[in-house]
Amino acid sequence: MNKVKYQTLTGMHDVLPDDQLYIKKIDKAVEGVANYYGFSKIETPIVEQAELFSKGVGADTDIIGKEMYTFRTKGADFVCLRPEGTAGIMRSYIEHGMHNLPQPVKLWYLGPFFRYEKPQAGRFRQFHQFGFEALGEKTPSIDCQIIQMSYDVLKELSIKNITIEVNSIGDSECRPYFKKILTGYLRSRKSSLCSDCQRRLKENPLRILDCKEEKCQRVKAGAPQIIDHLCEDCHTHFKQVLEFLDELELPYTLNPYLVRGLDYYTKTVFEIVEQAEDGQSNGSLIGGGRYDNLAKILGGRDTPSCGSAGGIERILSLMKNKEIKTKKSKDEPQIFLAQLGQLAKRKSMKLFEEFRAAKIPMAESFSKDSLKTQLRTADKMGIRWVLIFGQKEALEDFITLRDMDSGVQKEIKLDKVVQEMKTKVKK
RNA sequence: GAGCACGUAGCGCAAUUGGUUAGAGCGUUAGAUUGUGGAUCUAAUGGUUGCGGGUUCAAAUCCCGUCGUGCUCCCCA
Repeated sequence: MNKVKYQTLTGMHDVLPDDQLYIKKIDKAVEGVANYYGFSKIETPIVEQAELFSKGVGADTDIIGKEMYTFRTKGADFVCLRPEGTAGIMRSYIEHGMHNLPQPVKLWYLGPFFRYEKPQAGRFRQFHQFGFEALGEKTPSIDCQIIQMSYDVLKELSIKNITIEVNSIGDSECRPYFKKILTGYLRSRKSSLCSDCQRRLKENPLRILDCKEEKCQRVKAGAPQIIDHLCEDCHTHFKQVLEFLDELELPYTLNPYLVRGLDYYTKTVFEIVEQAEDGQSNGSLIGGGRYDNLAKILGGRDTPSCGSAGGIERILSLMKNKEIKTKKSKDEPQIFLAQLGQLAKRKSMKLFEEFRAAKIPMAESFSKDSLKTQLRTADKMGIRWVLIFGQKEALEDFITLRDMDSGVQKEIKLDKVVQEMKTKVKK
């Protein structure tokens, strides 16, 4: 055996057949919820202009310099592998003049995304997200619908102990004002902050609110909270969102420290987190919120929008940990076709195709010659009905059906076999 | 970008703490008289101990480097 020369790159991984059952289940849940709420699927390219993503981010984070997969093409375009879904969808909305459609335009997506990060729990360099986006609508009911849908997906997947954390981060009117108040407060207590937070004070003061350092926790307990400083518009918006959430009886908590780093985010932000048994949060599974400023940043007309995105790998690993069952699909064969001898093998391959035409799933092991092995294989697959097609059967145009549960066998005329098996499988 | 831990057959593990030829189990493949599964039994398959260097009479074991993995910090769209 040769040594394995090639392996997946850091942070990349193969999704092996066993995991596909989970993936499929998640995909189905997302698609089902999206369809019900009238969201249409959209696919945008994996490669986009780097600027599409960097423009709204602002300069003071690691995002642009370190965490995007950027490269120059042969034609000297500066491009990147998409790090998230929203910007591409907004680009598409603007590019295709979707403001001419009835608003909001409701879209959903699912696919791979790329961030050049050091892998750790629930963080990979290539990962998958799904998301819902409602573009061109500013009323709070849509915020709530997005939250409801996100919650529904997890519920559909039987994930327990989830709570929704919500907050409002204001808009371009009130947030700068709040930032000033907060920074003022924090600056007066600078010496009580950890060294990271002292740096954040300059670069991204809102982030101090979710610092885990104990000394910072104490400082932030007395800090001004944004919900007390929202402008009237943001305040009533948020109030209405909460009223909707109450009405829908969604399990939410207010988290005044929940923030978003980037400027285009406005008003509602939320994260759905799984509570571990010790009450600790296990990181967020789905996050989202309003991004009323993004369209303008990208050069489009004013398009208030709201959306959410969920991490498939995180949800998948949670489902595995909780041993959430995945159902065998209905296409799983219940019949196995075993063959013996050259003549029978040739005829079997033809018969197999007849079953396919009749849309009856069937398993086989044409590469094996021993009947014993084929029966063993059928058994391992948990298949009940085995059709045995040997020399004798091939010459006399019949087939032997074995019931693996009882061991009872009977002969069926070859031209009746598809019909007869159809009724067996139906039960 | 910083730190901690780990790396032995396909998989999950063992190797009396530096001592001979690195072991079972599961899996896979085949067989137990020629056309009948599950149980059992038998055999085969499978590793230059991630890679490279060093120390030593002797290295899976100690040291350095490197790659990879897990986790924490940074960052988090």
